[in-house]
Amino acid sequence: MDKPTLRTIAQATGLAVTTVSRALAGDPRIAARTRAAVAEVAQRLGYVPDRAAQRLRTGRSKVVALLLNTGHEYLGFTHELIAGLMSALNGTGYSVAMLPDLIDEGRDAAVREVLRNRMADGIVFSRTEVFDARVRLLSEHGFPFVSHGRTEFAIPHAFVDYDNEAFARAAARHLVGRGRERLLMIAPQGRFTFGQHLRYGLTAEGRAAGAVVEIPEDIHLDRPPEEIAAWLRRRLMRPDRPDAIICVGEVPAIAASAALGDIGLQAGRDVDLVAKRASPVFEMLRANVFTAFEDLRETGRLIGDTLLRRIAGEPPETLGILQPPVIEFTPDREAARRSG
Amino acid sequence: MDKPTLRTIAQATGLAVTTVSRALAGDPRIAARTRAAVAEVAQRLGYVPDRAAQRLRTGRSKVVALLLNTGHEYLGFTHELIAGLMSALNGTGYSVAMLPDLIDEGRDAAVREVLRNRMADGIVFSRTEVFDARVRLLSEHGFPFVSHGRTEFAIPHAFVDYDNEAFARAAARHLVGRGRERLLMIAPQGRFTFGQHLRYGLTAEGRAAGAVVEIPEDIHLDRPPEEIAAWLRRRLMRPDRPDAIICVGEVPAIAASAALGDIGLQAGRDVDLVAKRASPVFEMLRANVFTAFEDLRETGRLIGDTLLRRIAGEPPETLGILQPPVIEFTPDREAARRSG
DNA sequence: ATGCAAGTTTGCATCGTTACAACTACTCTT
DNA sequence: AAGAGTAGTTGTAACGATGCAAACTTGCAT
Repeated sequence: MDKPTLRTIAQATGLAVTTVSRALAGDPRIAARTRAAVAEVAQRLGYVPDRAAQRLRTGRSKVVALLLNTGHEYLGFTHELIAGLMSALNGTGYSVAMLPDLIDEGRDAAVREVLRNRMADGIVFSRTEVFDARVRLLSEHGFPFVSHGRTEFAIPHAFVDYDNEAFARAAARHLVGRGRERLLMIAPQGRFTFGQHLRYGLTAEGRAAGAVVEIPEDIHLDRPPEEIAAWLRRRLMRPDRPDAIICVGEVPAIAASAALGDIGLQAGRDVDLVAKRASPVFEMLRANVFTAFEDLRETGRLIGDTLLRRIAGEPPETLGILQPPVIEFTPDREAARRSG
Repeated sequence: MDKPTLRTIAQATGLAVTTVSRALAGDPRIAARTRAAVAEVAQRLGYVPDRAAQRLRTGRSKVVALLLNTGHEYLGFTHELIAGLMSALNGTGYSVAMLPDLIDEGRDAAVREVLRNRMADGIVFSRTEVFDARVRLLSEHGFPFVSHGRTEFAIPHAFVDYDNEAFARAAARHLVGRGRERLLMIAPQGRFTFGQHLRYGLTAEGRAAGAVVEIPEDIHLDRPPEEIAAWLRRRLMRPDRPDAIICVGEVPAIAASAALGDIGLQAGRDVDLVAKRASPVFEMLRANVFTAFEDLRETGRLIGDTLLRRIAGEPPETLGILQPPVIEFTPDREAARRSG
């Protein structure tokens, strides 16, 4: 009733351990008849190769490491990404291990650990920075990884990214088209590349259309929603108040919506709200927000596929995916009711 | 520039590999001076033990498997639980690996896989069922695990659970105390133990206080929020409509709030809303909902601690934790404003 | 028969670690 | 002074898989 090993099968079939190993690997040097016989016995005994032994011998762990933000995260961003990643890895024998991404201190610690003890064959991480230390380190070592988000390094590397610049441009066009002139964005921190893309896109497109664009440095997506709401209340009471708010994230959008209500302004009338959404929560809210959907499960899948190809040896030059944004801003229930 | 191994250190110190191994493990049979010397050299060379080799030799993987629901999940439930789990494991050398929890087909598949190839030393899972196949299987094998949620098996096993019955009772008392008489709960599916506890708690306490309690079987937390809202709209238009809705989850609470608004009813006046909350999102909503906070990060931490003790050999009998609920129902911003 | 290649199969070493039994050097006992 | 005891260290053999070189088969031409 012990776990069967190659030796068990070797004894059962009268073959050598090496032969069994090769047979199971489908090595063409082993006669087809032998391979079939071995496969049959292995199947019957319920043989499963020992991962630890394979890993020790080959140096490959069949594990993919995912760096996980340890801070608070309010809507189901992570879950969707992980689910997508797992579905891409499903059936490949790879599993996902999680390591903490200590975002505010030595962000490359987890990466260094993986490089040191080879606990994974590849790495995935989000919230990529413009000159991300992890990207630099991993690229230098030629270690397979996929960043969720681009960098501005000259060296190409594998990435999967949502076209945030296009999203921001579309939002600007949408709002200016509705007659808005003072655009405010609650954006990611500027250290993150996608924060830069969003800033650039909104600023360029907005100004070209003659609008004023405002993007606070200090009030960003990682601030607690209460603080965002409080800041917005103050900001909206000044005479030069924005007439449109773009929120890159669902919770800040809810905060913005609350702030508007608090000071007696109406979304859709006094101020337009635009948000990126990853869950169907907005469909339940009567917040009068225009949203564009970002499919993070699909992103996770693409990341998984890309990483597998990178691990298989494809060069990083050819492994960059820029997901086009859905440029249609769907009004939520309230907006739909109001305008139709 | 090769990775240092025990052999490297042995050569550097002139000791035998075995001695070095023992020294690093802090074995008292090795002289304190030798231990210090070895530690110093290991440190200097940047030695890190090879996990695969340790695992092959000892049979322990230093990995904890987490079964992750692959379905949709709308608010940050998973992220908080994982973050808590990781913080408990932090510094112990254990890492977390994720396996898919295929909730609607062969739920024990992932467990069987772990039992077969010993890819983890312990398992964690949520959404525990009354007679959970995974609990049965793992208990039979004496394999360390912690279930998030209890079962009704006679065999004791390690678990961490939130006292949902107490939550439901408190909610019933709170609502009846406010004069409500017809309580409706949007609950988890009855197959899950916590669904049973919630049903029982609300029914017992509500009926004892003379209220009518209604808990639909078919409209539960895993239904898409739109469907919950649609069902509630229909239900609320019937003459025997509930005057209080208890939502065990944030998204259903938002759906309920939307449904009320759709048909012109006001939360807090016509119908009271109560919800369990795990994120601060409600503080931003003007939904007039009374909430009780469930700290899932803490739950994750407790699960991690418990699992480590179970792996260390503590018997399951002594490893059950029932988290007391926060029985204070905080009104959200709107409710607070309204009531003074 | 002999040689030789192609087609199969085998033994050995190895990955890095730890368990086990054995060995050395030294002190203590009687 | 011989034997027992102890503290400290060592060598060898695993764990289960795989890479490599060598060794068997065959068949077939010489």
